[in-house]
Amino acid sequence: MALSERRARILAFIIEDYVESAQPVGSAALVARHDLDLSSATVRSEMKALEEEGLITHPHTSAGRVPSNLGYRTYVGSLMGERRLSSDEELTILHQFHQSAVNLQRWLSLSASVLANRLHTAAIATPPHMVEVRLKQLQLVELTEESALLVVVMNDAAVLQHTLQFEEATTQDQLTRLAARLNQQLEGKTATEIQARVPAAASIERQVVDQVVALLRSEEDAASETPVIEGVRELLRQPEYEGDSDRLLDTLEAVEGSRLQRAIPARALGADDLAIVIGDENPAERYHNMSFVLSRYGPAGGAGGLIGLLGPTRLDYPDAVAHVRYVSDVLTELMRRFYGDADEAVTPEEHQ
Amino acid sequence: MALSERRARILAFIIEDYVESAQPVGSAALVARHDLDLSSATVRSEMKALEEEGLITHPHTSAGRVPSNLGYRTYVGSLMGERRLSSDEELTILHQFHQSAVNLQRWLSLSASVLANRLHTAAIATPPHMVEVRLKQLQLVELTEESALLVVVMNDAAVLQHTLQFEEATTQDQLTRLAARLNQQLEGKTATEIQARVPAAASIERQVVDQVVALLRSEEDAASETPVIEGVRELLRQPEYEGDSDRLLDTLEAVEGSRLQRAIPARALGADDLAIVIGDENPAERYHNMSFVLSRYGPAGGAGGLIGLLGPTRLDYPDAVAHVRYVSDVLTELMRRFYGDADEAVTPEEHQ
DNA sequence: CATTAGCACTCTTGCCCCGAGAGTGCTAAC
DNA sequence: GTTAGCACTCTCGGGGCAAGAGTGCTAATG
Repeated sequence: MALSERRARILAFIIEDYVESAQPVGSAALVARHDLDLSSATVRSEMKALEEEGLITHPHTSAGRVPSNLGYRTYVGSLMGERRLSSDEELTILHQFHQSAVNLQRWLSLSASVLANRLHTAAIATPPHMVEVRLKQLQLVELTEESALLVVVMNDAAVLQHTLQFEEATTQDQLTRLAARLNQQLEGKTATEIQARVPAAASIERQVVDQVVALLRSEEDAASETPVIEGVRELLRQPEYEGDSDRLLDTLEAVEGSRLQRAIPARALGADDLAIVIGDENPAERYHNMSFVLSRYGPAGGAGGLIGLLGPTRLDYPDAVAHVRYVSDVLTELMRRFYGDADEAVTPEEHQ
Repeated sequence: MALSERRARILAFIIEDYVESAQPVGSAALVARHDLDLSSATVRSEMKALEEEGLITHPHTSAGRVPSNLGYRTYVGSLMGERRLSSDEELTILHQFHQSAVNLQRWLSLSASVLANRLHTAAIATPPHMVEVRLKQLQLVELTEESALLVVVMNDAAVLQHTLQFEEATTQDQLTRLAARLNQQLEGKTATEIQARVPAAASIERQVVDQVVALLRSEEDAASETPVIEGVRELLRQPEYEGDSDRLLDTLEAVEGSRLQRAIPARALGADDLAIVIGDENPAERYHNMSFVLSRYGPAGGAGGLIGLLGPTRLDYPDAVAHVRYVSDVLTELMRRFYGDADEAVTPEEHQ
C-alpha cells in the first residue's frame, strides 16, 4: 500500500483530471496536460499497477482510467493538498451573509445556496439542535370562543404553535391569566419535568400542558427536523446524470428532504468536525454513488447542526472541504455573535 | 366553429385516447377502440377537417393525431362530461384527512399529496391569505441581555417571528411590560394604521413597532407566501419527459416553489371558483407546455387560497376537475369547522 | 533495469443504409 | 356521403462499417 511518490502523483493527476472533465483519462492525455517527463508507456504501466491496487478502474478495455472509491479515499486521506479560500473568495461569501437578515433560518438556506452555487452541486443544512430543550415561554391567543392558538417559545428560540379546541367557552382574559400562571410554573423545564405534573382532571389547563409537552418533544426529536436543501438542479445537471433520466429521478427522490433526514451520515463526524463520506462508505445504499462533505457548525458545547455538500463521488474534494469549512465557521461565528454564547445556549429562529 | 356532433365525438375520442396512451392516435386504432360504425377512411376525412379547424395536429405525416391547445380548450369547454367522484373515492380521500392532525399546514400538504397521487402529476396549494391583516397579539422573549425574540400573531392566526438586537440591555420584565402596553395600543390594527404612530425617537419601543409593521407587511404580501408543492416526481415521470433530460430539468426548475409563486395564474379564477389554464393560455411562457387546474378554497368571504393540479397539457381534465373540486370543498369545510366562520375570519396555523 | 517506441488489439461511437411498420391522403367505386 | 384500395411518407430499430481512443505487450535502448 505504500505508494511510490511517482505513483501517488499520477493517481492525484488522474483524479484531478477526471474531476474536471468527467471523462476517463488516458495515459497520453495525462502526460500532455501535466508536462510529465515520462512517456505515455511508462504512465500506462504505473496505471496498471494502480489498477491492481484497486485505486482506479477501467470502464472497458479501450477507455481511460477512472478513480475508484478507494482511489478517492486515499486521495482525500493523504494526497490532496490543503486548499484555503483566497481572501477574495472569503469576502464574496461574507458579503452575502452581511446582506442577509439576522435570522438563523435564512442563514442556513444562504449557507446551502452559497455552497451549492460555488461547487455546482447540492448542499444541505440541518437546523441546529439542542441536547436539552426547555420551555421558555408560552402564549395563548383566542381564535374563536372555543378554540385558541398555543404558541410556545423554547430555549433554543424555536417557536412552535398548535391550535386547541376546547369543550367550554373561554375569553382572552382567562387565557392570558392561565398563560401567566403556567409560565411561572413551567419556565425552564423540559418535557419530562413538565409531564410529571400534568393535572389529572380534564380541563383546559390539562389540554394546554399536554400540548406543551408534545411540542417540546417534537422539538427534541431530531428526526422531525427537515434539512434545508439547495442546488438540487446543480447536482442533476452534472454529467453523471446526462441522458440517464432514471438515475436522475432516483437521485431526485433520494434527495428530497424527508428521505434525506435520516440518511445524512452524521455519525461519520468523529472527533473532527469535518467528515468526508465517499460512495459506499455511506450506510444507505441509495447514496452509494454520491459523496458527502459535512461539517458541524455551532458554538462548541452549544446548539449545533450540520452543513455540507452532497455531490457525485467525482467531487472537487479540496475545494469542497475548503468551502464547507469556511461557511461552517462563518455560521458558527454569526450564531455566537447574535444568539449569545455557549452557556446562554440560545439558537434558532423562525424554525419550522 | 359549430362542430357537427360526429366531429365533436371524434375529437373527444382522440383526446381521451391520447390522454391515456400519450401516443398519437391513428384513424384505424380509433375505430377499433370505440367500435365506431364508420370506416377508418371516414374518420380520416373528419380528422382532416378537425385539423383544418386547428383542433388537432400532426407530429409528422405518417403519425396519428395529437390534440392542440385549442382542441383541449374546446374539449374542456363543452365536450367533456361532468365527472363526479364515486362515494368510494370520496371516502378514501376523507379518510386521509381524518387521520391528519388538526393543522392547516398539514391539510395543505395533504391536499396536494392526495391530488398528486391520484392524478399522477404535481399539485400545489398556496397558504390562505387574508385581504386585511391585523395584529392580534405580540410577545417579546429575552434571548440575551441585548437581544430578544419578537413573536407576532395575526388575525389570520399566522405567527411570524424576528430577532431584535438592542443597543441597551433589558430584562424580561421590562420586555413583558412593553409587550403588554403595545398590545393594548395596537391590537386589531393594520400595518398602515400602526405605521401612523411609530414613536419618532430611536428606542427599543421604536424598534419593536417597526418590526411589527414589517412583519404585518410581509404577511400582507401574497408574493411572500411559498406554495406547497407535491408530486414533482410524479409529474416528471410522465412520458412527455422520458429521455428528455433537458426538458425535465427545465420543468423541475419551473416548478420550484420560489419560481412558481408568481406564476400561478390566479387571475384566471373569475367569478367561478375553478380555473383551467391550458398551455399557452398561461401568461408565463415557461409554462406553455403545462396545464393548471385550480380552485379557490376557504369559506366565502373569509381567508382563502388556491389549490390545484399542475401537469402536462395531456391531462385527464374530467378527473382533474372532479378531484380538485372535491378536495377544495373538503378543505373549505375543515376550515369552517375548525377555525370558525367567515366573519370571525381566522385561519392558518404553523404557517411559516 | 527502468524507460520507451512501436504495434496489434479491443472497444466505443457515430454514421449510413435499409426494411418494417404505421398512418395518411387521394381516387374511384358503391 | 361512405368506403375500399393503394401509393406515398415518415419514423424507428438494427446491422454494418470506419474512425478514434486507449490499452498491453514486446523488443530495443541508455
